[in-house]
Amino acid sequence: MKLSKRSEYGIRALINIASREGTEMARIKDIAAEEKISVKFLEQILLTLKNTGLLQSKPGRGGGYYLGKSAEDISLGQIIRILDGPLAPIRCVSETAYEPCGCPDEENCGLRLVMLDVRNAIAGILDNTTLADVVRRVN
Amino acid sequence: MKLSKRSEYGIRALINIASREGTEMARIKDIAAEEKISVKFLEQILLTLKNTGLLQSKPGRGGGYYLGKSAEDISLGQIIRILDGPLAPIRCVSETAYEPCGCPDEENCGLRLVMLDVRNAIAGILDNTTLADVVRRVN
DNA sequence: TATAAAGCCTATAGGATTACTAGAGAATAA
DNA sequence: TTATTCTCTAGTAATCCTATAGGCTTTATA
Repeated sequence: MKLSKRSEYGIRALINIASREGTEMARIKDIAAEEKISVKFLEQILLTLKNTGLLQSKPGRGGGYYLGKSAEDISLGQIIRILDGPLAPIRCVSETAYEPCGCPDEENCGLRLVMLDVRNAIAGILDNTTLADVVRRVN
Repeated sequence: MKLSKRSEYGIRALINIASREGTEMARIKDIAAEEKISVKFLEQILLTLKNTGLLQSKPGRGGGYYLGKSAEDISLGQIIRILDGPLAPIRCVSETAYEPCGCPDEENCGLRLVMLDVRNAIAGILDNTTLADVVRRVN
């Protein structure tokens, strides 16, 4: 049930960027230094986030990253799905990436029923917590 | 946030064994066939479960596996912790395997606060769902 | 007591994934 | 034109996952 470093770093970086909104652009190397993340690794993560619309960027002097949409509209669920894949512990209970697990009767599979509850609990939190919520909660 | 095959198979096998309680012992090869799991892989999993007390066994003709304690007293949380490690998405919110994550102020780390909620939601379900619950729910 | 049936235990191997590293390229501002 | 910043692709070492292999021990029974 682990969160990968990719996702952890991605979320930390986005929180970092969100908390500067309105003031300055965030440079990779500054974020990396503040959050203690390898510059090159963070580069990839931010690029992925940019290519999926969560971030926008401007190259060159004075450039950097900024949010691609309002912090109110970016949920942790979105971020993790982009960086790590589905939230569901097993595919047969995934909303966004369902796949049959092969049990004879999926409707009455005990494991599936429990994992469906788990998925819903996880998604209930992560899809309803935005970057804005997190930034507010900390300050 | 994925459940490994080890844990998935382990839980399926335990449900299988629990639902025979009182009648017969469960043989590895029968469980493997019914649940479509590699015999050798299942062997390892059941052995681990036996060495941690969740299962007991009897070798030789007429032997097999049976529960080491009541199905009421085996939670899915226990099983997953044995086979996969901690339920928490990140170590700094684990009850059973805490480790500092290195942020300057853990109490006010946004990521940590959210992941603590997630961990509690997952553990709340998995630690309070027993094998007996699962077997009941399906029948 | 020999034999077959079951579990016990350790080693290992291939593939996938994770977490990075490297380096060249393109856009932008001063 | 130069320094700065992001862009993009490839590679790599280590670890983890999912098995597979094979010999050993225990037990029941013919």
